[in-house]
Amino acid sequence: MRLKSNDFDMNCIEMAKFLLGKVLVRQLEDNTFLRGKIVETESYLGGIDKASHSFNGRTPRNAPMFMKEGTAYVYMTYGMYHCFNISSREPGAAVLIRALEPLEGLDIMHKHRLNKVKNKQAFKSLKDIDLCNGPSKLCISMDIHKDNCNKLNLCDNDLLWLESFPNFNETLNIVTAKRIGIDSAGEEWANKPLRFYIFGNPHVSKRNRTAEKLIELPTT
DNA sequence: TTTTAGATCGTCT
DNA sequence: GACGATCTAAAAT
Repeated sequence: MRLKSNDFDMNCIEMAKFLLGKVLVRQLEDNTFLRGKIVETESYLGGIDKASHSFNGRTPRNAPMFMKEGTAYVYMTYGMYHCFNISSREPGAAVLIRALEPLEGLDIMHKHRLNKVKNKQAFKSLKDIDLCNGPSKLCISMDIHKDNCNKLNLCDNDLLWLESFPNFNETLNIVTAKRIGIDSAGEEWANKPLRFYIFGNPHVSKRNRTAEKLIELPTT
């Protein structure tokens, strides 16, 4: 069941947890579908969050973080990768999608990943588990690029949207942790518990078993 | 197994 | 001009 506009009307932290267990769907030009279940997210708050791209106000790049909730914010990082976020209700806030559990179109995902890499021999042995277990890996697998997905509203286009499982109440054990790769933002904001993932799910990008602690259960 | 180095360019100062 | 919300390949342990 495809998520609608008012399903996204919530704040950034609520949304980061809400998105866990939802299915990201990408329809390609040849009408094939790629699907993956969201298993890891991070909140980037508006206004006060030093680690957020919106911390210094609105710019051309971060504009989608200020657009209607449910808008895709896709940006390039390190000159060669992309990250995919979904804006939430508050201006300047968005949820980074960090990992997916691949569900459909795995062969196409493999192809996308293989195309991007130099040493194709080594990648012949790429495992399914490594297709989408990172924010830029999932963008490569799903063909999410600044040029084709940035600023899309996930409720009114046929390239990228979200679905929930109908008649399926999965009990999710959610873990919180500090966000990844933002230490330069300073201790205070680098250490906030704004990363969320499904406890025990093997597709989470990077685990920290010793620090894993359940914070909420259950959720639908 | 863990650590380090390098790739590469749009964005903002 | 400096720097990444990262990933891979190579090197070190």
